[in-house]
Amino acid sequence: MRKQVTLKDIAAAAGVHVSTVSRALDPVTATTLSDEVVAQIRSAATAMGYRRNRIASSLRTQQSKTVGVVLPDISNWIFPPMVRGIEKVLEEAGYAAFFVNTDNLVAREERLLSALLERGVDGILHAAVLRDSPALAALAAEGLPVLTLNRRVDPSRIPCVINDENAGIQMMVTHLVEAGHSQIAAISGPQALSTGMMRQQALLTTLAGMGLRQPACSHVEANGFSEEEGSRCCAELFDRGNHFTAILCANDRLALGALSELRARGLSCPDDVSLTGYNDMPYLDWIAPGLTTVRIEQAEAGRVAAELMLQMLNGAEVPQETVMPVTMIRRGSVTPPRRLRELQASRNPV
Amino acid sequence: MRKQVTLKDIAAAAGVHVSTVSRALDPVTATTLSDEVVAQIRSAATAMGYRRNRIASSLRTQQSKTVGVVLPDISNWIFPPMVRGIEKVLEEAGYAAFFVNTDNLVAREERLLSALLERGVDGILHAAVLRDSPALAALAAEGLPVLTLNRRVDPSRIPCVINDENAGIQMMVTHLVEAGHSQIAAISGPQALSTGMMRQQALLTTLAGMGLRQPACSHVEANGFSEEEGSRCCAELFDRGNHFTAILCANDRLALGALSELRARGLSCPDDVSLTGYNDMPYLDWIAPGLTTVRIEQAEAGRVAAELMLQMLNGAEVPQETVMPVTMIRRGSVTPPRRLRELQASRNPV
DNA sequence: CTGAAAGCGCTAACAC
DNA sequence: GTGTTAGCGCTTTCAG
Repeated sequence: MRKQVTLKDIAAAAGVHVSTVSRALDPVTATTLSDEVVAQIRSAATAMGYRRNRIASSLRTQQSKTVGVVLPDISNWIFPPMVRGIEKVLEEAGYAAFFVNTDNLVAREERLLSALLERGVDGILHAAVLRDSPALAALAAEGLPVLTLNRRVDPSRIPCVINDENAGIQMMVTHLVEAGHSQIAAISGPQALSTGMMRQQALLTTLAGMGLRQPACSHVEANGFSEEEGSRCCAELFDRGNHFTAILCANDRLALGALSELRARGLSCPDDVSLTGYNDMPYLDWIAPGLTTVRIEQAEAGRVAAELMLQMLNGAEVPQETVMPVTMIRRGSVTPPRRLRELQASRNPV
Repeated sequence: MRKQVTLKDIAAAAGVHVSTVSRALDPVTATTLSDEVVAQIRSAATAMGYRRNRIASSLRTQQSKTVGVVLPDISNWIFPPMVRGIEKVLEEAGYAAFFVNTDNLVAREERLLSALLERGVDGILHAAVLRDSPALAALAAEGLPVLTLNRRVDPSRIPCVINDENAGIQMMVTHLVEAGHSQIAAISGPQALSTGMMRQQALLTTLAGMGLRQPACSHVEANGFSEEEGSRCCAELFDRGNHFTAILCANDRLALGALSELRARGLSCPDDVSLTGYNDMPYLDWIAPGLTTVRIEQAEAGRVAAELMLQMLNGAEVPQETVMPVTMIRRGSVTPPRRLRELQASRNPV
């Protein structure tokens, strides 16, 4: 910070009291002043290059017009569009945002939350929350506006904006089953995250509803939503020696990891194994064979979450849970299983 | 903000004066106090759940321990790793960062800069700067620590961390020429950005140095670094009817756009046209045929820039220009031109 | 070694 | 309609 023009300077220049200047500069209190004075003060202010000191005003009003946005990792591609959605809405409402990345590390998250609170954020938009987050729940209970995005604290009364995990998984499973797969392996996400948990539950429910069941040995739980974990889990599925014709992956990055493991084993997707993802990261359509996946509305979810946050900041009640719709994106990574294709081919010779 | 424990509360509890508490909580001033008092105050503070109010301290000390980071668009993939690099370094030094996206819009940038300054940022790390940025130059001249990243203001005395554009382009051109290309078209970036400008100049210099020259009609300037512009420019190159066997693109997104235009025209990369990119966005190796490109050290550049910013915040001088090294990434998008391949094939029949 | 007092720039009761 | 006054929570001189 450098020396700035203050209200006092303007007051001196305009020959009025600081409080008058303060009033003149705020559109709502300006109405109580005479129009000439307001006009004169405002022109003096712009002429002198006045810039309001929000730190001082924050101290006085006890609100910073700032929100903290907590992410797991901005370099994970579903977040940049979400961040843009959030930023756009907040900025238009006069709020600025601190963005921090937790890397899903509890200790790091605590430090970052603390840094945000010291800086007096008016609310926290949390997209990196673990299902079990007592610290965040405590803040919310104290009355700080808190809203989770993409994930949720479970159970709690913290409002959340999440995606329709049930519908998404159901689409993928149905698509696989309709293609003729009955032996479907799964790489599920970390169960400490609501997304990992909900998708896994949705898988079991959907399979059961279709009269299928997934043998325990055809299911591996990843320790994180990364390509490396996708590869590792895929390898483990093979090493267990169980037979399957498709792998349902809890997100796109796990699917990409699985894809590279398939290649490493000289297998082809979709010829040997079909694969599905989740999230529809950008550029996925460029990758051969094109990953069949579930599209979530990242930017829109960000906008909705930010709007709900604004309502909370204005003291309004917001719905406990907002579920964003998802859509299915069919690409090349799912075909009928090999035996079925051979059967079809023998019936309809080219 | 909600009611918080203040220094006054701790002072009352510990039976000392607020100023003593303030001193006890700051590691450096604590040395002037007796050890017992410090210990007692500190334990009282943690017991009461004290959290320092940085807004109040900012007002008093005139520094917010906050920096503003200005990006063109976080959803452009070279930025997330850079942001992580920046955040990591700043956070370790006790700084928090406001991140904003300008979309390369001057009006938007002005609003955002203003929002940052009102919030009393101690410095600005700018990765979205136009070559001509008088407003930013003015801030720097006033003494605000300003540093540009990836791009630079031209000419100015604002320190910058940029990539070695000359070396990068030279690598790409040399690679194409060595593969046998002599008719090289180019899609250059916006000349209002230092990256666009420097890469274009490097192209001309390199070609001239190799005794080649680029006909004016084989060069199209994109209005932005996007896939759409890449497609449009590629189409324009064809529509002009000039012959070429390779296109050098000023960044990866332009190259991807060109690639899809090639496909739309029933042409193949690299069989019909070789393509090069710049930046090495993540996941580029997943895309067939694999884009040959220049890797820039995104995260490292972010770290370096943040460290320089910290030095500036401490009042130290920093180098006017820091150039990060680049490396060449060879993938499948460059092969010898068709005629040369056919010639080679006829000499060495399989 | 610790206390007293002033003030960062702003806003909001309360006067007149 | 406008001025007066107090104070947000903290740091930092200056006393003692």
